[in-house]
Amino acid sequence: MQLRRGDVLDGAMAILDEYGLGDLTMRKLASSLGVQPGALYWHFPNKQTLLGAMADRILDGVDEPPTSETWDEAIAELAHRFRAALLAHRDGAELVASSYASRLTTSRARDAFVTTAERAGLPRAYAELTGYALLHYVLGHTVDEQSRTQLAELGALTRAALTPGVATEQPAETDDDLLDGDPAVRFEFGLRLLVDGIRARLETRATS
Amino acid sequence: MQLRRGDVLDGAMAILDEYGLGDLTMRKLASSLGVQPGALYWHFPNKQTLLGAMADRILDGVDEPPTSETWDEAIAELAHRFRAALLAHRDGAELVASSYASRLTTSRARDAFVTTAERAGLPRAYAELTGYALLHYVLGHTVDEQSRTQLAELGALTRAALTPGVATEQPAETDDDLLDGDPAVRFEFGLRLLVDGIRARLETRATS
DNA sequence: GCGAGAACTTGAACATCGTTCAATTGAACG
DNA sequence: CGTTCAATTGAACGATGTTCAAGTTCTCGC
Repeated sequence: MQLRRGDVLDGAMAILDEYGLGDLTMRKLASSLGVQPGALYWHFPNKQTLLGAMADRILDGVDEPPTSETWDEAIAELAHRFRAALLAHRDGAELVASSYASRLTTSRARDAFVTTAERAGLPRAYAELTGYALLHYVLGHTVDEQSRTQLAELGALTRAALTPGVATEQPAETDDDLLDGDPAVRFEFGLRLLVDGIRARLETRATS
Repeated sequence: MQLRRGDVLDGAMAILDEYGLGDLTMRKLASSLGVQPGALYWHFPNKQTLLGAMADRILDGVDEPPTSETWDEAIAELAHRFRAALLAHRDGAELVASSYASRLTTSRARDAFVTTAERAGLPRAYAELTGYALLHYVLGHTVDEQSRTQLAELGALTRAALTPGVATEQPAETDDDLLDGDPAVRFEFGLRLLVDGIRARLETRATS
């Protein structure tokens, strides 16, 4: 029973979800697949390539055309889809950000933004710039959001370990609120800022 | 002649600028300081802490109050200052982003944005959200920008190595323009998008 | 069904990394 | 001069990504 490239990818995603990016090791991956580490290098030339394939899988489908009617809702839909894809896997945002530069999938995701912005009425050049801005914001926000929630979970765990016997109660908005408020609210606000900025761009263009 | 904490930091910054984050190794740092690797651990408990101190140094001064008169110029000033600080050192953006979550300096930088947004007329809660959005955009953009330029330099170098004898000429906007256009223009566009979004927020608030 | 070639795996090693720690040096001070 | 404490040494430990000749296992045409 031999391994296929897809099996390696599946195993890698499983380790990512369960133990996180820091514990995703070629050796751990190999042993979880019941195989020697060297075997992995037949399917992937190196770890970086494997991480890139994982990033592509995480982002699979985010660039499909939005279903919303209006352009602003369409942009919001794309942005939410992108964020949701990153949050769907542990360390997903960090993983995508790390192998972002040379990736094809992210540029397809940006293209989805660009065509939507063009459909809104922006000239091609502006639409491209808008695509970059949206992608940069979503990625920047989500990397931060995910690292914060994981840091908070870690803190909650160690705090629970230090004071055992106390049920995990909801602090009801007290404690160290490093993250002030719902991350989803933060995300939404910044997104609307950008959308409103695009709207302003459209209007100045229309009146000039 | 013994080492001081500051000397270690200086040496680390020198290696960062000359060889990049990937080659910043405790061993290389030690040997560049004429010292054994273990000696570094008297000054810094671990590498992560050292990287954090480096990030703080890179961001030193970015949170000083802006000198611009109007609020929109003040925000742009802060954003440009932030980006310039990240670009001033090789892999500066990546380094700051990696040790971003638990850092104090970045939150002070965000505060600078927040107070400026408040001064523009936004209520405190909105100003905070605006601060996050601006920071996320600037960081997301600059990490991308820096990794692209370095990827391009690498490509140019290997291309020059493959076709020697040809002087390093300016391709005058041809070749593989993965980065379409000036990164500074891209940055400026997204920034104005956000500023216009803030302005829209101010107006709806004023008319309601 | 069988033999050959391709696809895949093993097992062991290499170089490098961050980190630890008892032993040792260096300098400052009474 | 001797003591005290800051600083460094030297050597090791465990872990990582990666390589590669030698094996094994599959596939497919004859």
